[in-house]
Amino acid sequence: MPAHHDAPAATVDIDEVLELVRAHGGRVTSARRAVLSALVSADAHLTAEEVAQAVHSDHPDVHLSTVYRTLEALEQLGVVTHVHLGHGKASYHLAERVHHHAACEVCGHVIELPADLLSDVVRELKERHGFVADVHHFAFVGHCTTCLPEGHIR
Amino acid sequence: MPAHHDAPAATVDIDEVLELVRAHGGRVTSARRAVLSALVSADAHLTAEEVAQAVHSDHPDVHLSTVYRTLEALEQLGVVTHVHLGHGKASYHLAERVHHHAACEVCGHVIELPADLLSDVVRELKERHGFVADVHHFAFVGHCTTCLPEGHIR
DNA sequence: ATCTTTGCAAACTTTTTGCACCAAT
DNA sequence: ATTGGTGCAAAAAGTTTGCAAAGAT
Repeated sequence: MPAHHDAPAATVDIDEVLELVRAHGGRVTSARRAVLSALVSADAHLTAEEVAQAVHSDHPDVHLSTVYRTLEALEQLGVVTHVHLGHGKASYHLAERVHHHAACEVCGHVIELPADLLSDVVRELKERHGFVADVHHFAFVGHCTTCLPEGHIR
Repeated sequence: MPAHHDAPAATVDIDEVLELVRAHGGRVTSARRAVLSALVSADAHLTAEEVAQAVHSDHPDVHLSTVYRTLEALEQLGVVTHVHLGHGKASYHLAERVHHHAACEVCGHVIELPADLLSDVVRELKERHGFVADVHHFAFVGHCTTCLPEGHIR
């Protein structure tokens, strides 16, 4: 497992994924291509709305609901995942870039953490309780260094 | 049902809390008393709606929005906390009973886990990133023994 | 020709809010 | 008499859905 931050520069080949879509009886549309390419070229996480915005620069007519549907389709194919960084909107990213997230409740800043951060806990949950946890689905929430909770001693 | 269950039998004195409410300039109403007693006598976690239902047996006119406002007030006083067991509604419980939760995405079953389960990770987040995490705010989601994800080998 | 996707509008779910009235101090 | 709480209805916020038209195969 990689240490901290070697973002495995997009090994996702868009056409390959679209072929996968086709293989599953889906159709390759410009909306899908655009959503996919928005995710591939994004360095960070994008909300559905942000994906829509990115898509709009080239394809102004792609509706937000189409983005949602496309993201869901790609998620079913295992290409995309979403995380909840807090209470609001979900964030989407390529599934190959799994990692943990720590999101500051105040400023919204997101720290990315190694994917295996909870492997001990995951093992314990499985062994002791038979529970198979998807530990990447929710971020750690809290306060980053600059937004320390009140009353907290630096 | 749960495995290790050292539920520290309700040490919360309702009148004491109500006194605290008053001390903070709040008023003691029957709605507040009822919400509080619903939480104290609940062995499990309750959604706002479930709290409302419990309250309704004695006070049918307490509105759901009042329940929300009361829960928020009690949360501010540090008496109550809420957790997100998954995508839907939040669950509320007494703050003195902090613990972790593992919630099955399929059947909804919730396992309670020791509060210190992530203390190592919390320490690491703080030391390495200055991030103060509130690790109890989101549950672990996944699949319990009887609802194993498809394709999973037992 | 067929079957999937899309745009749009409308529904949905959970929680919050504005406001006039009511109640606790 | 104050101030804060409550019921109600309506708004928010994020996501989903029904449907007829458009598009991919």
